[in-house]
Amino acid sequence: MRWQDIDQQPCSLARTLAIIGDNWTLLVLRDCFMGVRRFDDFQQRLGVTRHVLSDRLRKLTEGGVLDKVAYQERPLRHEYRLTAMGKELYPVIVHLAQWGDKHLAGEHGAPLIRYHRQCGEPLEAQLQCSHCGDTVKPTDIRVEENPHWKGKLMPGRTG
Amino acid sequence: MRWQDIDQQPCSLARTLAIIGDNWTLLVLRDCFMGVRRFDDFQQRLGVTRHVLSDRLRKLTEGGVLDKVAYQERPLRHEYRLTAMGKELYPVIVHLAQWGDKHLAGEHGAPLIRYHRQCGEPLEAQLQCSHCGDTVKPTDIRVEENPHWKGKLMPGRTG
DNA sequence: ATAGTTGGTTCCTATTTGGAACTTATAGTC
DNA sequence: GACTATAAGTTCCAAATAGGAACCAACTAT
Repeated sequence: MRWQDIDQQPCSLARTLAIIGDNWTLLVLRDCFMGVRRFDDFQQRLGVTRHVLSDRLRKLTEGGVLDKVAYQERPLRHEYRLTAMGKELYPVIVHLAQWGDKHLAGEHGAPLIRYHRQCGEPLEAQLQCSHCGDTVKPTDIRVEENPHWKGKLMPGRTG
Repeated sequence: MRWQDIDQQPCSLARTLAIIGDNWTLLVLRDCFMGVRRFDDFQQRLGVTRHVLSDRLRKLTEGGVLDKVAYQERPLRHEYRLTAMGKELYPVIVHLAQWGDKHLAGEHGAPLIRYHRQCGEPLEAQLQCSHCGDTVKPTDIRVEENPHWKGKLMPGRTG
């Protein structure tokens, strides 16, 4: 199977990765969440080649994560802004960065520190169930198949 | 800059993606969290070519996400298990899948449904601050640079 | 003796990436 | 009027990576 066909799979993770799972794409999103909006700014900050950047921005736009809007005419110029759907990816970015902070930081510590405004402490994010408000650990989650794909998604043993 | 050199950047997200940000790697992790441990099982479930799978499992192992352990001798056979460090990536998987469930599900709905055992409801995960226990929204987070990289990490405008 | 299992490696072709130069449309400066 | 700069790409080519299939090693089972 080709990587570009993974959006055909009955898997929400695979479909998500079809939009944001390519090399460089999550770094593009990182910069989006830091306020970067313009092509050349992305290119200089990331060091990615221009035509790869062009491709990734196009995929993100087609996937509904970014919105390409004109910020001037004569000459026509566009910038890329996170959509509401795109902003919902923030928890993914936070958890990825937090994992790196914890396990991969060098001698100088984490490059960026995120603080929770309300309590003032450095943020240590964890999962919370929006129904009951409890903290969720991996073992607290029970996975069930949608009957439509019965038996095709999960191996015999789960864990 | 080459993709394989992004772990050189002073960015926790970039360093994390150097380990798990390649095409296919997050799908390998998805299967790890579903209990898959063996080479041929990964290969059949993912449809990825064997030498790409071999490469990704090696990178995950070198990165400390998976542990390659012998489960029999004569003939010697290995399997891949999540390390404690690897298990901490679960929130990333949950949020990615949840985003796909919400925005990319087809007519039959989400393929897998995750339930929170404690309350019995389908899980809707959100960010929680482990210090104060409050729910965290993107705008609740204030980002500061580590002084060591002052001025090199963030653009003038943040948001 | 033959076939099957498991965890890969090798080979070749096709696609994607990295790097640099080029393009289009316009504004500003000499 | 001729240059230079800016922004957002596109084009070109060489190098690296992916896809697909076959092959291999070290056993076990029939």
